[in-house]
Amino acid sequence: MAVRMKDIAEDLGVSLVTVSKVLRNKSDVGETTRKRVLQRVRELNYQPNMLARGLASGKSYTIGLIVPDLVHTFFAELAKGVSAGLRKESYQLILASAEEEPELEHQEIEHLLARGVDALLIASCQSSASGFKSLVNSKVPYILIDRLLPKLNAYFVGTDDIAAGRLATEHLIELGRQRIAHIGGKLISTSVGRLNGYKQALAENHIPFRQELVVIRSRLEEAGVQIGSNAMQDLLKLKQRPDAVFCYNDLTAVGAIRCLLNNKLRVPEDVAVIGCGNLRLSGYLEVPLSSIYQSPQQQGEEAANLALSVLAGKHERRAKHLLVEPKLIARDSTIGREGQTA
Amino acid sequence: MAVRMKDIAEDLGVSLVTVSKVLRNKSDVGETTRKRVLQRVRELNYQPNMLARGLASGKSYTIGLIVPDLVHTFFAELAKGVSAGLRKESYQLILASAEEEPELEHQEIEHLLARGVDALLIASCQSSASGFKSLVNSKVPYILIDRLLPKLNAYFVGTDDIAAGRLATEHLIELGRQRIAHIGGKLISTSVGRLNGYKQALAENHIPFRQELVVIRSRLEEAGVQIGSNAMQDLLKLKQRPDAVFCYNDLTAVGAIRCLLNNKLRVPEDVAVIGCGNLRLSGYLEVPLSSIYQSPQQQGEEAANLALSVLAGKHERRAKHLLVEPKLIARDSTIGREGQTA
DNA sequence: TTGTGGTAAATTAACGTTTGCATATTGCCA
DNA sequence: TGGCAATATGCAAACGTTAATTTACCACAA
Repeated sequence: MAVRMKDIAEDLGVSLVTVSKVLRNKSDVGETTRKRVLQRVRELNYQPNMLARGLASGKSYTIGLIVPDLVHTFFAELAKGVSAGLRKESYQLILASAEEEPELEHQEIEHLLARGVDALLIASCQSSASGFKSLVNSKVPYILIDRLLPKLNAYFVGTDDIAAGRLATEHLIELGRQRIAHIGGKLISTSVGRLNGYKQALAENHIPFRQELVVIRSRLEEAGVQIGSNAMQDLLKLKQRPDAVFCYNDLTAVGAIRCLLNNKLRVPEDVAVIGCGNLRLSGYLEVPLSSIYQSPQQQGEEAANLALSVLAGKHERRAKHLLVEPKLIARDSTIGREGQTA
Repeated sequence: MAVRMKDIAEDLGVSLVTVSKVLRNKSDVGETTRKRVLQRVRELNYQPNMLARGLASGKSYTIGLIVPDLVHTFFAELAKGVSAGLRKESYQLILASAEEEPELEHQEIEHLLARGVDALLIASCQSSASGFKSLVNSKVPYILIDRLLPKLNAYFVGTDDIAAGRLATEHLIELGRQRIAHIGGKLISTSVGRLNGYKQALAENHIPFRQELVVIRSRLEEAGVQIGSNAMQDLLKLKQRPDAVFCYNDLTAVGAIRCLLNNKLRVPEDVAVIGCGNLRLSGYLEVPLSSIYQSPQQQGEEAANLALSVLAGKHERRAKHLLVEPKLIARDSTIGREGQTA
């Protein structure tokens, strides 16, 4: 049906191999033949059959990406960045969503390997490295994204979560807050990092760390608003309530703010709130939300570039971990209406 | 490197073809051989090489999806739905983003065809059907999503945009509004549909259509907030200002509300505002936003199912157009604080 | 005995590329 | 004139599957 190298070869009276060589820019083809071939290729709008090419060459010009859930804009933007990064080198993206289920993630890894991806990018929802066994054996290079698995000596691209935690907490400290709470997540590296950043910032500013000001919850990605609200409610039960909260993500922060307002507390006058992730609408909320921006799209592009350079055999030159610096976005929920711009 | 059918065949002393037949559930294999093969397949965790399978069979068990931009949560959720729909039949998803550029979309179509996708789902950013030439010639089945191209007699899955426009407008009418404005988009079918729904609702309720109350802008997807705000500003210059606005999408509505509040107008008392798309945070905005929910994830699944059933040769049984019914989500921005429920 | 039919398996040829090696064809120098 | 690079081209085998055809075997009826 589609036009093949063979057709072009026959049209031109040359061998199929010659056509193949022209298309792959091999040097041992005469200038005139090369031009004739390219001419005909253009005329027929020939596109090489990637399945055949992949089978013969062992390279599929395909990269797999597994994300926990596309509904989180972070991962959607990440995927966009990856796609953009790959396009420059005419690689293509096979996308799989693990729906936050480790078992599904494991299956998708197998499927993508069977599909012959040249490299695999994974924002893993696993907490252990057990699901990675066949991946490690396969010798297919892989890069972890956003979430680090400590047991795995893998390439990694992600936010500097410790910096994110520090940035948020220092911001609150600079505003004069002293009883700073944290609503955080469980297990995964991003939660741990942000919590550690929070602790570091407190320590450096000689503010005692108080266990009771830290509330750890799970499922903050899916049901953040509801859980954030509940967690805030718990914090308000303390004898002495916090005067600021650093929330694991923006959804959690939205829930926290809603809870505070329901309790007739003012944000930020009574309690300042900062989130993380900087959702697209965070600036237009009931109380415009301060947040930490993680440049997800840039992360995606960096991951794609890293993968491509590993494939090109340049991996020694690149560091195994690539941390993207988070940025503070201050809005009403911490600095109040005066400081606002747009 | 990876284990092949040949290895299994040699291990067991049977022919490679027998193994192949077992794996594809062909009937002409003895019960005992079948069991031995399956046993060994499990032991070695064999995964068929999909490139080879695709080359030999002409089917790649792969579906392409092209979206205009993953940053719009609509398309991200759509992609999630497609992915879920395909997983059930162990098809995989090759995702491409056209970045709202028709030329890029055209290239991606070519690439995906070269990749041997069995079917193609496209939420097109083209306004004409010219970029579809090679797709149509290729005989690869394709399904348009969300945006219909009138010239193309194609399968289509999308929102019933006329219904969406009616739903929004009727809601405003029921609330007693009489001067209902519309901030709409250009060219693409969704804009046209929503505008027509708006007109229909007005007509059926004997409210005269006034050209000056309709403002058409482009780029509402990318820069919706800014443009929505400007458009609203224009509407406020009318001698008699509108008492309600139906906006093309939620971003536009956010911009419109911001503009109204800046002008010391109350929402919804002075002007009621409704959007379309129901973003995840729309309920937590400055003024919780009424919107039309389009079930993007369901649309994705429907599209995947349609594609699979076309591939299975059941296309005669299915209608070519599958419209998903939009749902009204009423919040403060139209019904005010009284009607609110979290 | 022969033929007929059915089941279970193997043989062979594709699919459209790439890859390593072999073969022509040139130009140049001795 | 022969020989030897260097350049240009072609041949044949691979890659791991599927698909079409063939063979082998056995049971059973005529």
